[in-house]
This record gives sequence, structure tokens and C-alpha cells, in this order.
Amino acid sequence: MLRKLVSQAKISSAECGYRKGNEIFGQAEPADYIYQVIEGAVRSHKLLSDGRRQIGAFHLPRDIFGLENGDFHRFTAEAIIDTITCVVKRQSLERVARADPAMVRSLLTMTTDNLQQVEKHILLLGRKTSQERVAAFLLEMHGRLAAADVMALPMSRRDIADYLGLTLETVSRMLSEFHRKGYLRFLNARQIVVLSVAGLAEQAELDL
Amino acid sequence: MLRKLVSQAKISSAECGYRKGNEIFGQAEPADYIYQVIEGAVRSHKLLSDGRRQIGAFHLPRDIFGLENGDFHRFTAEAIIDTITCVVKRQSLERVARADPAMVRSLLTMTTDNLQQVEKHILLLGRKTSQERVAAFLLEMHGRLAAADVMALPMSRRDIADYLGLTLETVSRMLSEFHRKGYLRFLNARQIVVLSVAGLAEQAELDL
DNA sequence: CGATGACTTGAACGCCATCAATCGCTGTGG
DNA sequence: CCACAGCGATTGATGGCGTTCAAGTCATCG
Repeated sequence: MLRKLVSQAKISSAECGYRKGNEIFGQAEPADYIYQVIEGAVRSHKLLSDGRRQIGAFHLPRDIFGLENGDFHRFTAEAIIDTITCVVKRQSLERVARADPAMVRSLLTMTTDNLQQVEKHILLLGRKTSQERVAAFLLEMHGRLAAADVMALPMSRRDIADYLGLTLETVSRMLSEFHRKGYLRFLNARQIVVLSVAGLAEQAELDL
Repeated sequence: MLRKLVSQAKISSAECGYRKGNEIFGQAEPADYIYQVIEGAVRSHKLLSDGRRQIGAFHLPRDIFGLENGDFHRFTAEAIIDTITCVVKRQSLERVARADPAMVRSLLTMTTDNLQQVEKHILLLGRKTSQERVAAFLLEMHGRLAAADVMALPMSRRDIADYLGLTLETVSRMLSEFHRKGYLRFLNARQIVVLSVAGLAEQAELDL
């Protein structure tokens, strides 16, 4: 969408690559750029002073991130694997937005979509069991990156745990349980085939 | 802010009152109106099919709620106590927004502020202990409704628990603990004086 | 091969939930 | 005015889910 916006308006954009594990921007840094994942995967997280980490979102190809209202980023963003992003200067986007109402509307739409995701996640973190969380995660990823019906997860168990508010051991146990139940097949730890969406959906406890 | 928007643009608004406990709108209902609390208090929540509840936000006087991007509400909103709201037809707001870029920008600002709150809450729900959650809640409410230095909480212990992802018993225990430590004084269960913001802040485990 | 890092699995612990009893306030009726 | 029902809140006892601690497995790479 940013890509579309960028091409239709005259905003200068650049591609920028990041190596696995590298920081793209840090929490509370000035938000001078807006990003779109071209290839790879990114995690956005917050930290507590004692090291506890909460991942707010995973950004996969086509996702936009780093869009802030204030002048500072509210998350730290890191490349999970080698990643290429499209980068746009925030100022130039705002300059165009000042003249083009449709552009602002697009930004509003993206922000609201974002909000909707986050609100769904609040229900998960506040009220769902570990089983339900992991099942919901698998269904989410199944929908977002099931290329040729095999899910190639870019993130580690720890990343998943920090996204779901669990420990990596709990995530691992739940994955094993779903495997035992015949819902999943493992090519390896990160290459997973979902055999039964229905089975997972059953464990996920529907909302909305 | 909505009030300001409404007055400066020519949007018809109306006042609408709700009795304690009554629903203002339901999850998945058409989002035809946008609301601002004039007086009272509102809770927005999601439900799981087995009755588990997660409150996404409390809306106090001057807060806007029910602002959606899609056509349907993502939460159920209920009056916690007798409440008066200002109601605006969504269509008329959108009609104005189509012509007025500043209006869209205001909507974007409100949505992003909302997003920021929710992202902070995700860290709380995913990674904070019960002590930290309750301390954070008290500090939030202290900032939002400390009239004459006594906090008059409109919501029950259960509401607080469902906001913080805990049980009402745990919330009660933590409040008692803060009382024991001398951080709080109780006029009654819902009328609380914060004696030590510093003490609470210490327990709350700072983020951002 | 041996080392390293990611993941899995097992055992024990602890925080918060659950279950249960009691307190305290408010309103209602005898 | 007091008895008492009813609701919300507090407090205590117990239990369970997920964490923590600790091996053990597996894959990749020097």
C-alpha cells in the first residue's frame, strides 16, 4: 500500500537492507522514516528495564511499520532474518498528505487496521490460555505466509513466546501437543505444515 | 476534541444518556455513531464464547469512543454508571472529512493516540506481574480522574480485573498490599487517596 | 568430529486462579 | 430501629497452569 502511495504520489523512496538481528530503529528514537517490508521479516518490541520483552507485531513482506503520530518510535524494530525494506521519509509523506486528503485517508485506514490487530491481541494476552494463544498464532501465520501450504516461520520460539506472552518452553510444548494431535507436521522446527486448520481453530477459541 | 470538531464544522450532534449497566453499542453492530463521554464512565470489552471478558479501555469524560474504520464496532460498550454522551452520526463526520483534510488529520491523530494506549497495554498484559498491573492501573486512573486528590473509581473490582487480565481477588489483594505499604488510603472501596505516587511508580516497573 | 545454538522434554516450583467463608455497606420491610 | 437480604469487596485455603530449572536432542558449522 505504501508502495502504491509512493508511486502514485511523487515521494522519493529508497530500498534499504538489514542483516539478521540488526536494529532498524530503536524505541524513543526520532521517527524520521516509514518502512515497508519488501523481503524478509521484522519484529517490533518493547522492553522492560529488567529485560522482559513484549513483541507487538511481526512484519512480513508488504507490511508497513514505523508509522508514528508523535515524533518518536514507540517500538524497537529488528530484522529477524536478512531483510530488504522500502524506506520513505516521513516529512515528504506528510508534505504530500497536507495537500492530498486521499493520502491522509489511506494513512488513517492503515492505522485503524493496525489498531484492530492490536485490539485482537489484547484479548489474546489478557484472557486466552497458552493453548489458545499458540493455536491463534499458527492460524495467523498460516494465513500470512502459507506459501505452497508449508509455513516457513522466520522467527525463533523465543520470538513467538515474547509475542504471545509465554515462555519458549510453553510454546514448544504446545506445538508438540498439536503435533501429537495430528494438526501439524514438522519438516523441521521452523518448517511446519498445517494439516488441520479446523483442529487449530477448535483450540483457538473464536472471538469477534 | 470531537466537541471542538463538531462545533467548528457543521455537524449535527445530540446528547444521549444511558443508565448504569446499559449497552451503548454491541460488538459487530453497525458503527453508525461516534461518541464522546460528557459525564459518567464507559467500558469497552470483547467476550469469548465461554464468558471470559477483556476490557479494552475505560472511557471517562472528554474521551471519544466508537470510532471505527470498518462498518462494525469491534467492542461492546456499556455505561458503568449513569452516563451522558455526545453522539455524532458517522456519515456526517465522513461527509465533512471528505472535504476537510484537517478533519481527517484530527481523526488520524485520535486514532494514533488510541493505538499508543493500546500498545502500552499490550506490554502490561503480556509481561507484567499482577503487582505491576494494579500499580499501573492506579497511576493511570490517578492521572485521569484525581479530582481534589481523591480518586473516585466508577468501576468494580471485576471491571478492573478484566481490564488488567487478572481476577477480582488478585486485584483486591494487591490493593490491600498497597494499603498496607502506606501507598493508599481508602475512604471506601471505590474512593481511594493515593498517598505515594512514587511508591506506586516503583512497583509499576517503568517502560518506554 | 566437537562446539555451538535452537529446540524439546522432564521435574519441581510459584504465581495467580479457584473455591469458599466472611465482612461491610446499602436498602427494604417488619 | 433493627433484622436481614443482597451485592461488592476482602481474606483465607487449596490447586493448577505456566514458569523455572535442568537435561537431553538435533542440526549446522568450524
